[in-house]
Amino acid sequence: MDAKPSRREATHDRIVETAARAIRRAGYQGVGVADIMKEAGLTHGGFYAHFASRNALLVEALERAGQDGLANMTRRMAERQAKGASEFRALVESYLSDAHLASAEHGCPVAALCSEMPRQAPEVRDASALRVQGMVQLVRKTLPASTAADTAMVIASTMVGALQLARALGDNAQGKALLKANRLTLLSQYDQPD
Amino acid sequence: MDAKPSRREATHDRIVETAARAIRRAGYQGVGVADIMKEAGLTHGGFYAHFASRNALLVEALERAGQDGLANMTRRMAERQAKGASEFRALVESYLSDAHLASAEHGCPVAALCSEMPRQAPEVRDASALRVQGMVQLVRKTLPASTAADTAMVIASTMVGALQLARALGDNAQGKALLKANRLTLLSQYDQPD
DNA sequence: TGTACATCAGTGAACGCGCGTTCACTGATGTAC
DNA sequence: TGTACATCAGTGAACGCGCGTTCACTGATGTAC
Repeated sequence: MDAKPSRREATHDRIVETAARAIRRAGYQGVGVADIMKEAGLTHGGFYAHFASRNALLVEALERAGQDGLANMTRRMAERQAKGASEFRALVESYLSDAHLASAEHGCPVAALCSEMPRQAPEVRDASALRVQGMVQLVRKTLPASTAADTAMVIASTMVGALQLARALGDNAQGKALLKANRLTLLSQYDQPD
Repeated sequence: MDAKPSRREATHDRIVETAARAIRRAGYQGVGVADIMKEAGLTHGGFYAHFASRNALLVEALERAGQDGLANMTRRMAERQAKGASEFRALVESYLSDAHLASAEHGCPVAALCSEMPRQAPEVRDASALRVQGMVQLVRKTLPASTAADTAMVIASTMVGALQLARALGDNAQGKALLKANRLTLLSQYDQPD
């Protein structure tokens, strides 16, 4: 978009990108201003020249995490669609993949942060609710236009729940088995072979 | 069980009960030693006469939260079964109820804590994984014995995901609509009218 | 039943530490002439 | 093209505060005689 980002804009961008990874790795509450600034190669004193508050950063970081997670998901889906998978199959296999289980830091922020969302300050809550809606819409886009609106909500719930439960069980045989069960069941229920 | 709990045992129990509510309300990370002790009517200095560490309390609190959540769920299910609902229908309608949406503090600890679980110390992670398994088994018990093992995992994923997404959307029309969509879909797919 | 004493649950001050936030300052960038 | 100066991004010390944990002490409980 913007041709030449100023030094200030480039720094701001780097902080947000760092925070977008950090919140998915450590949670909203696991991330501090000083941590983020240090990881971005800066001292913490300069933070408030870029953001009004820690919560303002969380809002920007969540939006960025949503963009990043969606971009990674789209890329993995494209690989599967190139091999002949339907868009829906590509989504389910990508979202419920062992790779996504292992790499929360680059994955879906809803799965990484869901149970913390209701406890945030209003501005962060609102941004979080938008991410949830985005997730439902992402699912909806992969379903036939005739599908009931409820179906996308149920599939989104299942995918987010499955990824979280699998991560809680661990990146091991148990977690992978739960993931696989969800993958196979969703595909057998909703993927029309055409 | 125990006829006469000592004063010490009664206090220990009160702290654990307080913490079991607090972790579901505020999350693992939203709860401090001093908070809990104060809420239990004590000063924080006495904490380490009861627990080796904050994490040791979290482990006990999670187990207690599991017992409490299950007891509340069982009570609500019994009311519905008394009106003729199947055990599975009673579970789905109770777990995905507007009441459960609004009262995380007395509800399922898995839904309240799921995305924080992978980030805890090993002892807390292990206790958390046990709660997830308990959730799957709770679902499994309500299904016909012939049902595939995978099915309980998928239904558990859907229920936990749905409750969390609904809470992230808010205790409002949006959250309730998502909850209802999941309730109706799960019942139409898995509740055999017998 | 009543006193003397040991036990022990709970108190409250203190520890080192890291948090979010503020601010006077530095030193590099970029414009004016 | 070269110097003088204004702008401004980033530094680092400091603020008040709350965290998890420790510990010397208090005062109530309960046992011994």
